[in-house]
Amino acid sequence: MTETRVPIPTLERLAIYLRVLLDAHEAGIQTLSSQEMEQHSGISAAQFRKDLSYFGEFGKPGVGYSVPGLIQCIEQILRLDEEQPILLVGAGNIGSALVGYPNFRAHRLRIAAVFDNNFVKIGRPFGDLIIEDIARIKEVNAKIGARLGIIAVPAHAAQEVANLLVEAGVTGILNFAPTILRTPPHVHVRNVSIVQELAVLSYHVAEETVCEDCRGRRQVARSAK
Amino acid sequence: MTETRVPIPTLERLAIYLRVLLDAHEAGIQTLSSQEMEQHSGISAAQFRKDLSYFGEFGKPGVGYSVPGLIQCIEQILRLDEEQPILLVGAGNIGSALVGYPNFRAHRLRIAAVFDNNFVKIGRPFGDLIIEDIARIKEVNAKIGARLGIIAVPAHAAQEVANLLVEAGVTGILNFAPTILRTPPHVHVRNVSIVQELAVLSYHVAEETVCEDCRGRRQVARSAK
DNA sequence: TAGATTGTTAATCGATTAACAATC
DNA sequence: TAGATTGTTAATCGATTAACAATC
Repeated sequence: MTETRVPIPTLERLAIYLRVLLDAHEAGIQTLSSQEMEQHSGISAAQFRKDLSYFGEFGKPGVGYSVPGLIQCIEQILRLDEEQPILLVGAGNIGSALVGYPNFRAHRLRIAAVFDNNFVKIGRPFGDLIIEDIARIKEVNAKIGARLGIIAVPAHAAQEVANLLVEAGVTGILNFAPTILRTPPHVHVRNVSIVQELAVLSYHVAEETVCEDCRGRRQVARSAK
Repeated sequence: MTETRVPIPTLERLAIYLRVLLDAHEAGIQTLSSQEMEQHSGISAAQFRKDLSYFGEFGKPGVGYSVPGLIQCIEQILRLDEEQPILLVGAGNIGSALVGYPNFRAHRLRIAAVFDNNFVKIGRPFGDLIIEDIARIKEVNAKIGARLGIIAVPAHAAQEVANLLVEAGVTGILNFAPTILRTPPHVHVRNVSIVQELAVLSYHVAEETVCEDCRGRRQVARSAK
């Protein structure tokens, strides 16, 4: 147990750094300082260096970081250096958006199979996949070996789907259903809740309307258009 | 400035509490203790009480919280007590999933207009709306008066869309595009990044594979299926 | 009244920020 | 060498947890 636990916020930022680096790489930039990363990512230079320090030393004092070098390192850390197959459960609206999502490829994320329980949908094409019977998920994943799963089904079905995913060998679940999932301790769950996000914004937007000392700033912003 | 700033995590949890309360209400439950909230939400009883304490006193010692009463209070806090119109920009896959999203109604969130810049799409139906020209966004929102906007366009167009939303009077933006948006200080932005979520899971899933002291737990979990 | 549960205060924990010696 | 920028340590900040007096 010599390893210090890496904070979750650090991992989240790692994905942001990677995006900035990929953009920089595309633009032909060879080297980036933590200062420049701050400008492009909005995350402080100190935070950036601190985050990287959990994993090793990647920069040269006086110079900065090699863009291609750091890309490779972060990809390795996040295991995005080789293709990650993903099981998608739910061939509805959200599932549809996900199979068509163009940003996956650049990160070697690939939806390798889609499942649903609706016999009308099973067998139909979905993106470049065929919708499979959720009952066959364990069998199918025996071949694929995916560790990641996405739940894009209605809330009332989400827990059962989670159980099936875990049984099929998945240990990381991205959950779009508005429910708290109960999973064994070795399974990691992350929830995406659009309503929650909008609720937080809704609070702030209302605050803004009321809050006295914001008025000055709002004026500035209005005239700044 | 007598108000203590409410932590963002508290606001995020408020939306979770609300969901649990709505479920409880549906089940005909009249009263809930912080203990019971812990069981249903996975958030500690102490955290729940602390979170509420930022906004006032809502419970009865020895009894707990009135379910309908607390629903109303949290809805008021998050401004979900009256309909919140939302502008959606981007009539692609993600936009399509959003206009069809069934969970909005229960929280009085309503997508009031959809915009795109693709002249092939403009004028076509989209859910029960008609896709409008992004160039007309300010004009359209003069009638609607939405403060919330959703960006569901490719990364390269996101910043321009953000500018237009702000110009149209939006002060809260939910951004699905993988870019950091630059906005005036009175505008609140929240980012939804599927790739980021999957990257964090990918890291943990790989950890699990390597990590020595996890083995015991994995065995347990395997046999627990 | 006795038992239960709240709201709040103080203690703990963890993450962010700032500063600086080491180094290219 | 001098200037720039790293990696890391210590200080600060903020959020979570635990405990308990107040109260139904």
